[in-house]
Amino acid sequence: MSKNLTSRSEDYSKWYNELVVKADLAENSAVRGCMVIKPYGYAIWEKMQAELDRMFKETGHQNAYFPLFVPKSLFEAEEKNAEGFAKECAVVTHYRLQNDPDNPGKLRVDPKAKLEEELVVRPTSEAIIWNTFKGWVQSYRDLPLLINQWANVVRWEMRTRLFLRTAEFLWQEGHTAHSTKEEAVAEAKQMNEIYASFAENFMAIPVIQGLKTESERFAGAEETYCIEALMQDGKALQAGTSHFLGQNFAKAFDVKFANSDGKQDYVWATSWGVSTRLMGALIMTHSDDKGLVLPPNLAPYQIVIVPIYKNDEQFIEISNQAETTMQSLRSQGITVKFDNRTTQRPGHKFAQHELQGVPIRIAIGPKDIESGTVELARRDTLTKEVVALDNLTKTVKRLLEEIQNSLFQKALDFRSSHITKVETFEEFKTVLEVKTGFISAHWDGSAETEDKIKEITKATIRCIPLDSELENGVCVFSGKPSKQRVLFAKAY
RNA sequence: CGGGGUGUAGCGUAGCCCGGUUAUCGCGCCACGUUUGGGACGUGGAGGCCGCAGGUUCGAAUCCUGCCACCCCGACCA
Repeated sequence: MSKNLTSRSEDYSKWYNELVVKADLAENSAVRGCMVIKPYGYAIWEKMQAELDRMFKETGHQNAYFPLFVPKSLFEAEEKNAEGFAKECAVVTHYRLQNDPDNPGKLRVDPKAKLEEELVVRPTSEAIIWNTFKGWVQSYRDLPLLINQWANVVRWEMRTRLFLRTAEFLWQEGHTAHSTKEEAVAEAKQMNEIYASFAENFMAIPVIQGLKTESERFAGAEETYCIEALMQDGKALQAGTSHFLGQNFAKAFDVKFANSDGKQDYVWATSWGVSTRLMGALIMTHSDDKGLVLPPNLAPYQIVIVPIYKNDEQFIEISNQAETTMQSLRSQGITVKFDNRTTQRPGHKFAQHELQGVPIRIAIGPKDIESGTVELARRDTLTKEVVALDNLTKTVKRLLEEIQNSLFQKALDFRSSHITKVETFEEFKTVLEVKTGFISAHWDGSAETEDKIKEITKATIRCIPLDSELENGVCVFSGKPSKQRVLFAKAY
């Protein structure tokens, strides 16, 4: 039996399988559609967490934590939200096991331990958080309330896929309450911009900021902002979302405040989140056939030093050199690992670090000790050069920046060449099949047209780009008038 | 839930149609030796309720029945 991390597209499955399994990031666990994040993969997630957390706090947000379980009565309070998630909820119905009289040594659910009210395992936390917010808000002086939580959520999807759609995933979810609509909308936009900046500057993944159409919108939201990225196989990936929730949740959970005129009003809300799906985006944006390629900002260690030696004496000498080099690099804020395992040969280490995407490898051997040099190898370009020890730190620092920029530029070039303007539906279908990527086309604004295009081509409207210019045209499908182009693509 | 497929060592597999010694091979693992500037080589070794239960048979990985799990295609989807 194969435990492959397969997909609908064979080409992709091969590529993904290689990367994820061999890259030592994760493997399928015995639990349906869940993933084990191995230490190396988790270290990447921690880097992402740290940077996002910093950005959230700089914009006035605070972390808190809310329960995993949501009583069904709370869950169903906001109808649209409940309806949107109802089909993918794990539900706790009992609280005790007992010895199974028919099956010695086995346990069964104690039928007497049925819960009065079922508990929904959170697929998202709006319900429990808004129920709590009710007690936190009385006056406009209590606003805005800017809360973020780092948590796991469960969505019982029919089909799961490692990183992109696991049954349980880690994420952060921000939930905010504001006294005015304008402020809430501004918050939703701001968080989307933070996501875009994080994706581009930190992860080196170019993204398009846009608005979702009504049918792609979050259940319970008035407006959904998103960042959309393009993967190397030409499919789009929603990498993050930020929702303006209007007063829907405030009304559902009765969260009112007294404004400065002493009048009661419902608060305005936002919610926003990014998840371990971003790690999927990272893999699918930068990796190559040799494994992961990590941008220096995200690498658990930016440099690995590999010693090359023939005997103990050489090993000691090279280790001393490596320690010195490591200290001087570390003093400049560069993260370094000295791979001094004596159980693996150099070639094996080279291959393994390439698989793990370490941005720069430094090899030190007897020849280098003699000439006062080291060998520098870049993961992204797979090029090598011999560098003098004297200005190593400076060279490495510059190189790390260069790698970070060059990864972004490469991904940006790929995306730019994969946004195609089309005017006819024939063109639309051809581009989708032959070239793939985003298609920029006019759309009449109706859900009906959107549905039909999806049915025929499997492409969906990824977003209405925020920066798109108004331009008169006719819908690529219906021929009805349209005022601006939207982006279509096949998506994960 | 509908359609198709697969379960043999940590992983990947041969054997199954046509039942018959001690279940095949590769990777990985362990020991020793030689090696070490791109995933080393040699020799030796460990590791299996052949998915589970029942049946047919002198004899079942192989045939039959039931069950379970997983994978792929569809509805769903951050």
